[in-house]
Amino acid sequence: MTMKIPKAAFGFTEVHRLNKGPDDAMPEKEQLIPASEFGKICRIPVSTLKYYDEIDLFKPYRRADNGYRYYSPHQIIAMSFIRVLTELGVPLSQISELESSRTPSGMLRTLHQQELELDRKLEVLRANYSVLHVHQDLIFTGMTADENAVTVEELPALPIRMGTRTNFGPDEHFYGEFARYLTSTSDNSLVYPVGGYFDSMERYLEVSDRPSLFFSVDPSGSDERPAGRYLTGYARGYYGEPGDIAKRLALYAADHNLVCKGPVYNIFLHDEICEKDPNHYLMQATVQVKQGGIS
Amino acid sequence: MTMKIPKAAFGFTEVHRLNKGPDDAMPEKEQLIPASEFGKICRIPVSTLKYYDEIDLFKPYRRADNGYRYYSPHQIIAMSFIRVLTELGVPLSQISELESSRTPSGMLRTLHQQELELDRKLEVLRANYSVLHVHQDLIFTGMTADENAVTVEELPALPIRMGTRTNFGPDEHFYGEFARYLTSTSDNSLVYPVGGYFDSMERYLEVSDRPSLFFSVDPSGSDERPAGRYLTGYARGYYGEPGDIAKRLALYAADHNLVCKGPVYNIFLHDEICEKDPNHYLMQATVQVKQGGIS
DNA sequence: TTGCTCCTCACGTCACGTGAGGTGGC
DNA sequence: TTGCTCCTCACGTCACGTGAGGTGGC
Repeated sequence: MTMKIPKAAFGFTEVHRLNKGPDDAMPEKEQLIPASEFGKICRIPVSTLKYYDEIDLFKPYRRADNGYRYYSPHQIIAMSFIRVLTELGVPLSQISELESSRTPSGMLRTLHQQELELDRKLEVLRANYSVLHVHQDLIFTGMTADENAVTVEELPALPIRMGTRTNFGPDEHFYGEFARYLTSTSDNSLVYPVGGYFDSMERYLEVSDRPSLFFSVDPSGSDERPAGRYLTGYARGYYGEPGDIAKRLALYAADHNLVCKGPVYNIFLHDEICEKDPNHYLMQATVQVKQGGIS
Repeated sequence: MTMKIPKAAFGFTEVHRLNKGPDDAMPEKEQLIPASEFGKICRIPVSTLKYYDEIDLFKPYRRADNGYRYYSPHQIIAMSFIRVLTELGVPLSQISELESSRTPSGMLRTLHQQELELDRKLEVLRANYSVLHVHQDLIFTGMTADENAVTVEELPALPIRMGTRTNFGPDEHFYGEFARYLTSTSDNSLVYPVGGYFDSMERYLEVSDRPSLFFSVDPSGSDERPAGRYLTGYARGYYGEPGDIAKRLALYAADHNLVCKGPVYNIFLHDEICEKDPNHYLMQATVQVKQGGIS
């Protein structure tokens, strides 16, 4: 019974005390771990061990007569380490390269690099997670709203990120500037739900399908819809089709002796993500109000 | 110029206002976004769009004469949403199933499920990250240690997780119990660096290759190597081969009128992860000491 | 002899990426 | 006519998983 000496790969395969005795003696029995047992110890399926063997990442000893795979105890920690790296998303090709940095200082450098890499990945995950959260919030707001009523409510500040001002051509449709906004936002930022910003209630009444600018409902945004008393209304329709909501808001304001001040914020609470019919998206328009003089 | 109406898939493909006018009129031109432009807006490679089309996950309109792909503005947010989900690791097959929960309340439930799922994933990442960190700490400790000297140092508490007591057979080798320890630790916990615990200095002197129990250097562990004054020594060798370190520690204690109290902790600072030669692993032995009576 | 374990191909899968070779629009 | 864009196969890749069919050890 002899062992084929595997090619060095990740280095974790040195021949350790295999040829201690004379005559290429068999290694001590306790030191041989069959693949299946090794897999149990390291919690790795045997198919994975075979694959790592095949691509020369992590090689076992092979018995010459039947090709059985055996691992050494000093491969247990190494295998567990590889598993940690793969679960962290490090590609196997990079793990192979660790071989060359297999000294204390080299490994310390490599681990530090990986930490930085992981910090970036975690940041991306957190950002994506945040997008889901914003969607949840908007959907929930839409579900609990009384969409037929125009109301006056105290709203908390809503962080947003504002885009540059739009520049609609004479015949241009809503979505042209919308697409421009989406492409212009900083390179690898995620797409939060987008809303329309109108300079004033007057402007909203006039061109309610052409916002002065677009904004994202981005919780890390540096702008905000400030806290305050807001006139709030809802409408159902497709993007850029707010229907008569502007008029309804204006009517309500007039009836209740309210003066609209500042911009109108237009947010789609239910869009294609949770609504099958594009003509039935739920929009929320908000504009800050104060009590008017006695008329 | 007519459009083939795509099969419903994720629902984001309803025919919206395509057949508004008489005679199957062409949709308004501004509403058609060629695949390449759509890809830029959503930051998705065209190859991915084609793939999603192929597997019926997200289908564009197709021009009947040349098969060109066109997307509608109301697919932008949906595509971005899909991208968020895929980046969070949700398989495309699950994303397809979202179709059925495409109502406000259904989507709210689904998003909540995904959040829980993500919390689990982030927890796994954090745990793996933590393993890397422990390795870094140990490697660094080994690099900055004066490995030839025996010293007395004030050490902070080190959190660990202790295993059950070992039960070595008469002729049993170190690694048998070591493997048993690794397989017995709770099912899906990760493998932190493992150390050996000896009940007392006397026992360590006697059987320094057979710890009373094994422990992991697990920062979330509920046990600890308590803070205190420790006699500390180092040795190079393979697992279960601490060499003469026990004697050197005992000698130093006798020379300096120190009394060892409590257990000996044996930790491998440099193992197969950062050291190519298995006979050269760096081990650290620590045992708490107090000043002896005047002899 | 009977299970049980191990082996080697070979092929499948998941989510795309990458040409090769050909057509269409200004 | 000349680029440029779009198309459709077909095949590659990454990290394995899954049998099919055969051998080996107690």
